[in-house]
Amino acid sequence: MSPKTGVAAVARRPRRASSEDDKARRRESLLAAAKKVFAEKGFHGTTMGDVAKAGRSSYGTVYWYFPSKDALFHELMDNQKESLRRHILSAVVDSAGANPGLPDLTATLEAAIRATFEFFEADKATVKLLFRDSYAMGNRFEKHLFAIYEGFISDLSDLITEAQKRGEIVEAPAHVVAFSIAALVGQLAYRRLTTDDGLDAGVIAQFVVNLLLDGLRPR
Amino acid sequence: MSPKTGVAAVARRPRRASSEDDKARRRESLLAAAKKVFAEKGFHGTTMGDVAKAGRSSYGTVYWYFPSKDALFHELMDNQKESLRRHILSAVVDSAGANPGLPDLTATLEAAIRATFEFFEADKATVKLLFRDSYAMGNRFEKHLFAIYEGFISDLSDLITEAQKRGEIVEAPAHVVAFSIAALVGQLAYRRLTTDDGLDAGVIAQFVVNLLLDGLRPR
Amino acid sequence: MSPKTGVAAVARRPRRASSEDDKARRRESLLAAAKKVFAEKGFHGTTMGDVAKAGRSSYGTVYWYFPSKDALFHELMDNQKESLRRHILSAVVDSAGANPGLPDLTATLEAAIRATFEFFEADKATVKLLFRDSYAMGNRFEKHLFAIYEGFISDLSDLITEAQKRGEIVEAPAHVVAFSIAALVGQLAYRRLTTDDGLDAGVIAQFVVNLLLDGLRPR
Amino acid sequence: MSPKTGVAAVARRPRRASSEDDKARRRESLLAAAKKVFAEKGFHGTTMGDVAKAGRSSYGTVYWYFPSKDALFHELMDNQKESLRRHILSAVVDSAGANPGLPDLTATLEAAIRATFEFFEADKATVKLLFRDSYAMGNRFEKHLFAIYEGFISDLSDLITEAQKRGEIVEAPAHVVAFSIAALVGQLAYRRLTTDDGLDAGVIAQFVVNLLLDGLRPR
DNA sequence: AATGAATGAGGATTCATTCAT
DNA sequence: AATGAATGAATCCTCATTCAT
Repeated sequence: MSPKTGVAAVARRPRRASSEDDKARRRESLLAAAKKVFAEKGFHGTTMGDVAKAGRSSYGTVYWYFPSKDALFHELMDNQKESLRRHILSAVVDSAGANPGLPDLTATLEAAIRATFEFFEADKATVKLLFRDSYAMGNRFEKHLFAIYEGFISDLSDLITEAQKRGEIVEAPAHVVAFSIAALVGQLAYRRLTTDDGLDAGVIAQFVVNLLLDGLRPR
Repeated sequence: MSPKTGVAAVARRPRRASSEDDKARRRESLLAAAKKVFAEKGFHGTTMGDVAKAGRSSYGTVYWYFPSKDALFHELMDNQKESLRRHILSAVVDSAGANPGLPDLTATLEAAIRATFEFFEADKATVKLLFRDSYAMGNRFEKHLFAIYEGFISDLSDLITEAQKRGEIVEAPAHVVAFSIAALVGQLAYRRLTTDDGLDAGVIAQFVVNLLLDGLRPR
Repeated sequence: MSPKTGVAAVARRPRRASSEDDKARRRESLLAAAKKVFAEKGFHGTTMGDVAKAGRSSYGTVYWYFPSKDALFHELMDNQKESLRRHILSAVVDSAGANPGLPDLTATLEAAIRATFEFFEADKATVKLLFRDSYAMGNRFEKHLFAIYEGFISDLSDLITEAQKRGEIVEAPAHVVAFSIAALVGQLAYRRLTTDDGLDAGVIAQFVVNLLLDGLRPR
Repeated sequence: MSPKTGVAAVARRPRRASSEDDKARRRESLLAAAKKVFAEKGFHGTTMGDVAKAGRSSYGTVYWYFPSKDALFHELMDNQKESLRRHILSAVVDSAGANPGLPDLTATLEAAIRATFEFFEADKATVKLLFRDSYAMGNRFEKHLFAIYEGFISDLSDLITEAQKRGEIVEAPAHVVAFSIAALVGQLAYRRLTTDDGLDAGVIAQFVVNLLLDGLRPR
């Protein structure tokens, strides 16, 4: 199947490039397949055979691209986290672009929350992976998982600190504030995947923003 | 089977009772052992052999008391949930007893949150089990897990509705409010188990209460 | 529970007798229970726990009366074989009594076959045990099973030899003839347990007698 | 997957074929090994480890080719039945070829019976499997076993009906006749495996034919 | 690069039997 | 006599991983 004879060899260089593309494509496709089956059946419920089949390849091929099941999962988690982060950041930037001048805390928060909801809604598989299976990994992943979360919290922490400097947010350890926000939004968004309470994402987002900014006490 | 009345019964009852006690004790001890190893190595990382060893029994004995690994875990989860629930309720009741008159929302919330933190702190194994391994169980447990959570939320929901009637809490779907509170507190408390940020539980509890009641915006 | 004190002891002797009856009764009841469950679920599909439960006793009690599962099954088989043998013999004797004078081969055969059918029909459990589970026992029972069968064949063989002396049956090794008859009748009767072909037992019995005596060729 | 035509195909076909042959060969060899150990120790007395060892493979490999112990046994049974059927059919056809003109009932029967005896003699393992272990499987296999038997009986039934039309066999429900023949021959042939009565297969076959055609009554 | 056959350690569960009470 | 808790060897099956082709 691979071209080896005669004339074809001459054309190899350009081919090479495309073959590397092929390789990358194959890798992506395996990754996507893995994401799908992991999300469906959970990490422990998924066999490498499932991954191979979903990726229309064979055992060996999966191992050609990924050294182990753990590593495959690792990479998947990293991807998903990065993806979510980018999605949120871009939403925040857009919101800032729409409102020139000083960044508006309310608007920023709302944009971020909305983006999170969107992301969860758009790719339930992703989210289940990130939220459910990360825990499912057992101690062996704890450190890695922790790092991922901290990355998120750290992003957010910086924003919080900024806002605190501008006096828009109460004084409190920034990372606790950050974690609180992330936890609240994350859990609410996750909940929406398993429970349909008939509420519009926008309404919930609004509620969260209000809760975070002004609390539950009526004014 | 029913102890005959009269003198003989006097001698027999304690015998029976102690033997049944023995059985119950053994069961408890296995349960405790299981909790320990599950918490240590996670559900999937634990073998029934581990459980047996930790409970100083043999394979077969574990199966004499519990029909399967799943069932054992199930029961553990239910126990832990009940335990936490009781702990929180009793704290809330105590707080109400200390402040006669109308129940004070702030005090109640703070008491509940503090109780949660305490409970988590006092029995880290419990919490890891409840928070980490429940997810780890895969789809097979989803329904059961969901029921447990809903039980909690439902408790809380009633309180919320009451408070809303008294005008102490903003109008919003009670179960969303309830879930938000539970999620926030739960995640914060869980985080304390893996991350030591050097903050006192009381300080955090205070922060959460403030956040929940008045939000993050300074006033 | 066992009488031990004072007056009761005096009355022991007579009690003993009835207690031995009790014992025998209990044994019988366990045997009957075992027969039932073995027949239902097969030897390998039945646990000693099943036997105990069916006999309304406990593990230990079954072992008090029978040394092992194998032994229990052994005894059951012997019983059933004896039972069938007696049933057939008595039917043959009855038939002979009804027709005084020389024993009539046709009548005898028909009586025996009819008796076999009856027996099978009346106690399907028995038969399944004898026919199905005997095989199921594996090599370990081969010798015993063989002995049981031979007992049967040997009975029949004697009859055959007699009949041959009287010139009522062709010359052929008596035990082959005997085995042929036993096999044919046994298989046909067994088949009736699993397949309802809507045929009356009498009709089949008649058919078998005809086949055995005059063959399938029309005359 | 389909081999391209042309020169390349010439080189490729054998490669493929031999690899597929290898696979088939391995499968066959495992099947043969399984047949051997099952026949030796019975279904329940055989572990998958035994099968693996006999097939010079490892646990896992057995499961690569067969999904379960049950399935393996199933297949074995089917094979053996097919094999016996073919053997008998070919014998019958040969016999018909040797005697041109109308098929002779006597000759056909004798050929079939002889073939059965031969087959049993030639592959005792096969037969033990088919006759002993089929029963040993318990209820779970009843339906399948029944189907196998019915297949046989049905074949035979057609022949019987034909013979009846030609007036060569008495009027009686064909499937009862068929079953009777099959049972008689089967049991006799099986008996020869466990009991050596010093009789020649030919003699027995002759006896059975006579019995079936003309009965036991001397003429 | 890709395939898929092979491996074998590991795991949950069962069950005949024993034994202290 | 009876109970039923305890034992642990045995068994089927799974699955991550390796490796010859």
